[in-house]
Amino acid sequence: MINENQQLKEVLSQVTVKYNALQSHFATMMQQNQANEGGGVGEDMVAPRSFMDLSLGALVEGDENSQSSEEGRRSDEQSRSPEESHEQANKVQRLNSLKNSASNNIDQATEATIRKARVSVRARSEAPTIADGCQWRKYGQKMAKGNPCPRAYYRCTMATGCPVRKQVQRCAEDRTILITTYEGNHNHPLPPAAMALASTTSSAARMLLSGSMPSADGLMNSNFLGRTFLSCSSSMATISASAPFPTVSLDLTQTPDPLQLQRGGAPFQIPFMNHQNQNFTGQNNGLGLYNQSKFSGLQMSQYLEAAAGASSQQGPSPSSASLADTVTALAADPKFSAVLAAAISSVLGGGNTNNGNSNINGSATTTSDNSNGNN
DNA sequence: CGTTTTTGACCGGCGC
DNA sequence: GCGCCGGTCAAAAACG
Repeated sequence: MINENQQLKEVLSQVTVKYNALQSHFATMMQQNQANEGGGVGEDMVAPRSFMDLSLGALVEGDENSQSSEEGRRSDEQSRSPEESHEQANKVQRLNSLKNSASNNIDQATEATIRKARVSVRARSEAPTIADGCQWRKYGQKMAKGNPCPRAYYRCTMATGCPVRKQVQRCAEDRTILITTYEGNHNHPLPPAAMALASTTSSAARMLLSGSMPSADGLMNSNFLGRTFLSCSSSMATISASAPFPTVSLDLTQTPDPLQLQRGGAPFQIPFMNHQNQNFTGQNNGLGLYNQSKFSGLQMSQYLEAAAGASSQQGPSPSSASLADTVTALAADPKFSAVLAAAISSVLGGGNTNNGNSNINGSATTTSDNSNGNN
């Protein structure tokens, strides 16, 4: 696990470094293009599927450069076998070529959206909050309308001026479920335990927000990435794109269906109704939303299955074919699944040691169940 | 004694 | 303008 984790980190740092280099290079080229021609930006360089961003841990906004350069300084090649590193280098290259086709302003718009986006995590926990690896200071508590349980407001205190906040509230229907909503990006490095959840939620936000774009490309991105993520995390994800902030909801309380996981058809749900803007309040996140979500999710999965088949046989563009290959390879890699699953479950299940007794409900959402569901 | 939590006050947005 | 509501502030209390 440690080795795999280390390798993933190294791949990530490579991707980040190359991505930054390519982005600056791309920006320079765009400027030159505009200077030369005045208008007429080459359409071939603008690919809608560039909404996707695979950079994990993007919640660490300000430290991306320093961290990656620091990691990049270590020569990681000797720690891997040649084939392995070659294979990973290929993946990285694919990701980079994919990323390189990005339109800068679209990417920035997505970034801005994601920066404002909220990520809501539903998890069963007896503890007052889930242990996510960060230090939080409570600064308020209010009774939310329609929910007998109070909502608590926390601020990240790992660094002065860190803008990240979270709201914690128990679900009105099932008080063993803790709904934690994160908002903002950390301005400091995160400890590994926090990175696991932060990168997971960040990636989920990116994937789902990408998928929320009203284009077939966006939906297909959600398909590939959603499969990877969801089948690994044993979770269900919903997105609320309504104003003012889109909210991504990760449900870590459900038992995954092994058949669904094998088929790659993890439930991917996009509720299209508009009443979920405050879905972290709990009362809106109840059964009504779920029934609705499952209905749309059913339709969604059918469409996505068709889209997956179409792209693997006759991909509309080379980049989408390589994306499919890359993500399929990642999803099929049990090591990747295990690492991601363990990261999530260790955070949510293993972090309750501070109050002595961890989860006592023994329901299907604890660490072991999540891990088993993915192996 | 420094840090964190509690809790009522305050503020801004929104609908009427 | 008024009331409601979600979110934040800050003084007091609690904690270690």
